[in-house]
Amino acid sequence: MPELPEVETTRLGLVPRVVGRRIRDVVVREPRLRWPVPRDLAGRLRGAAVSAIRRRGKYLLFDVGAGHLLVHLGMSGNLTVVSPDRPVRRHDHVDLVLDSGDIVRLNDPRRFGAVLWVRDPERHALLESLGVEPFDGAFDGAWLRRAAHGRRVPVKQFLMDSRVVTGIGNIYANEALFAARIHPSRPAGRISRPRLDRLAAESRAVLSRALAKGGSTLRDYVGSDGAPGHFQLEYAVYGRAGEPCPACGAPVRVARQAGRSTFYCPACQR
DNA sequence: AGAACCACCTGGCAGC
DNA sequence: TGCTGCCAGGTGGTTC
Repeated sequence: MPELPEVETTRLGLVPRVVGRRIRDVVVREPRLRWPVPRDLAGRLRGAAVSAIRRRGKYLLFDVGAGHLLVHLGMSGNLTVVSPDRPVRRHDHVDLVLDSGDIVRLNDPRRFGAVLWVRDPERHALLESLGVEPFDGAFDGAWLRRAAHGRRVPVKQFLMDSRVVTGIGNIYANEALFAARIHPSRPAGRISRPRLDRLAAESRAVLSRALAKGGSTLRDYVGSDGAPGHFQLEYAVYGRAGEPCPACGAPVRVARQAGRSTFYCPACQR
């Protein structure tokens, strides 16, 4: 589930119940995530207050005392606030027990997620090379033009490159390229400036719509039953191979790029 | 330097 | 029903 809108929805759901609280304890049931959960994590966090929860790309940063707790949800992770009587389920790997009694619980079947301690986010390897945020004003056609200059990589892979712009995953890359009418395998450096302007705008628009949907299910998303209960955006092309293009009716095509499925309309996207 | 692959892991589903 | 193979929302690391 977690693309940028889901991560931001998670953040918004956590803030009111977590910011300002102290961490009473940390329970690590399974430390083998993408990287091992630091052994001294509980020692660092116990007793500390969470002063803010921020997001950079798809990384969540809990500001706590002398450093930050970094959480990434990988492909299958979710972070919910649950009450202490909630039974532990399969893949409930990490709990933050708050002084309110609430528990912030990470469930992640595939274990591609991460829970790390970060002293200085500005100089952390996972964060320092990240590109612009899609909702930042700096993300526009000029930014894409600079980053794409001379590059022959297919624009879809370019758009998913977190060093260029953070948080655009496979679904939204497909949707943004469709909305901008750009063929996913076109070399990034060979797209005109006006089309890059449109690509930036459409990328932002697609993410905004998804975020608006996520926001409307916020209560469910971090609710007491923990059911993610999303309510998905209608995708124009993603997952719709063979179905008619919503713009022209031609069958949506699926191809493989860098090991990922790419959905596009061969008639509309050039 | 840039691009193409691989790796990590579990669960769900189609097909037999 | 149960098995096998394939696919899945991410991204760092290795190889060419």
